[in-house]
Amino acid sequence: MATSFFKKDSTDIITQNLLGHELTYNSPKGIIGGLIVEAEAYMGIEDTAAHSFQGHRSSANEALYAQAGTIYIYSIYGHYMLNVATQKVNEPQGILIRALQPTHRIKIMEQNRQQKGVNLTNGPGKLMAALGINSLELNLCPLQQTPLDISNRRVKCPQKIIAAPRVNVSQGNWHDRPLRFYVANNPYVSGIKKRDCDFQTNGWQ
DNA sequence: ACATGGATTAACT
DNA sequence: GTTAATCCATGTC
Repeated sequence: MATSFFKKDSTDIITQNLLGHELTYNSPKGIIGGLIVEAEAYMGIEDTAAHSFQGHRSSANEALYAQAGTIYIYSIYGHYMLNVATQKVNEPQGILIRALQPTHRIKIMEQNRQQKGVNLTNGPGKLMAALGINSLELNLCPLQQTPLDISNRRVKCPQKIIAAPRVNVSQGNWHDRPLRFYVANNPYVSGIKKRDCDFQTNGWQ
């Protein structure tokens, strides 16, 4: 993806615009990936939920301070989380990619994760496991220099985008800001109820 | 964050 | 009444 996709807009707008783009990973087993159906914006030093809150900076979150399009991966409880920096150098904002609707070589992802159906990629740790990424190797790398890529344009357009508070952000002034965005009625959105899913359209136009 | 198992509630024939 | 969906508590790096 071209870095021009980022920077021109605020990170929350970029996050909404990212829904429907296709994330691909040129893995040793083949090209795998899917449509981005859920993501969260982290708005930088003002954002009480951001790793860069109040300018916090360490070797672990250095990627947030890098150029737009830089990959930021961190691990928690043995799971890996995929983020992308969205602004200019020293403007530490980013997007957490939370869920994919698989489109490429689904069987490979099923093997990587030992799961099937919506469970394959309906969470930030699950999608990384499905892709077979289980290290920090790509942290700090610009997207375009890695086997990971995001399509320049939307492959599909959401019928409707829902904005909601971020997952597991319960404290701080920003705890209830609507910075989690997802494709309404898409079955691969984390925590979505079956009764709210549209299995005909998956929420796309 | 995720997987699992058990309890509770909803849906269906 | 049976089956499915949802909710809740626990253990895990």
